[in-house]
Amino acid sequence: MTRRARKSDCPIHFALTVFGDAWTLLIIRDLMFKGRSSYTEFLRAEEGIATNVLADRLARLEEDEVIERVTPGEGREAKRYRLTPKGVDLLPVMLDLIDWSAKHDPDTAVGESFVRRLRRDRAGVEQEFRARLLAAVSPAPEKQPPATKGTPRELRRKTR
Amino acid sequence: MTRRARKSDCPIHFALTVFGDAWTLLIIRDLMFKGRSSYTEFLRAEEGIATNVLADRLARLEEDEVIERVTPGEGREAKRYRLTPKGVDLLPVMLDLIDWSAKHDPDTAVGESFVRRLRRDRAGVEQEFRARLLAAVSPAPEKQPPATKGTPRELRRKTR
DNA sequence: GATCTTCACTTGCTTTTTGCAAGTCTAAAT
DNA sequence: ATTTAGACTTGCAAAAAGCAAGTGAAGATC
Repeated sequence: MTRRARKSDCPIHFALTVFGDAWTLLIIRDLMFKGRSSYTEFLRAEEGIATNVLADRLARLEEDEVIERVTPGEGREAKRYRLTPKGVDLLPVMLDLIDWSAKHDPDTAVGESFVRRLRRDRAGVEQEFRARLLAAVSPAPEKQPPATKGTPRELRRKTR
Repeated sequence: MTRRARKSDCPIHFALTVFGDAWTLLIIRDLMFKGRSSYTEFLRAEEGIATNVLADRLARLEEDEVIERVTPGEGREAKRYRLTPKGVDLLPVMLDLIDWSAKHDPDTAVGESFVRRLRRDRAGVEQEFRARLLAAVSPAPEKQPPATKGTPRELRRKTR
């Protein structure tokens, strides 16, 4: 359907115009759980996305404001992407997908203990990830955001 | 990536091999929320899936045991599909997608009140849908107009 | 009982999107 | 000055999607 065309006002359909393909959610996964955040790191993922497709998906995700480019410090390092709050809001979806696959795919590699914790204390797991992810989002460089409470300092790391 | 190829043991990737495309989740949506369950009903959905793609997705979903064909009663009616328990287990994902789109897409048509209830009493909403969907999983279908049954009108109403 | 519909697909062909290899461009390291 | 690394782009073949038309079987209609 020229995949990105909006054809109805259905929320499911809207979501699919943003990430209804085989690759987009893998990039989000990498950003969310795998600590990958640069072009070459995404390329290194096991599934082997093609370079042109990766460039295309990154551009779309940025356009859709699910991810954003981190303006690199003056020291020469790789360009990095990060999730926006809109991107972080996909966390529940991702956790549900993990839960679903853990239940229905015998070959899925998710630790027993993680799945158990996810099912027992979903809100807690979600909150933990969310805190970590949001800590990395747009730390407005001039002002100090007051939300420091309960956030371990290790969250400061923006690279790897 | 020849979309269905399994390239890693990642749960997100597994989920994408099942429904990582622009159409599959729309079929699941139709079954889950719209009361559509036959080939022509799926075709009538606003997004306008192509006939060959629909046939292909139905076959895959059946193969993946997300949906199943309802053996038709002796009376001549249209063939119907229904969600398997594995398919019903996608309900949390779907609700999260609705929530996400309601939050981030101004044009998404989900009723205010439904979204509010979804956020306030997620477990209740989920349980309600799950019960309805699972009730439809086993029993032989009576002759019944399927489109009328059990779609909360909130899902149809537009917000804004 | 021959024709008309409806339903659920298939087939064939065009267009779009992927997949893959190679190349470009920039900046820093050697 | 030459390599190297990162982030892409380009070109082309292959796969998938889109579209129109056709098929076959069952039931309804004339």
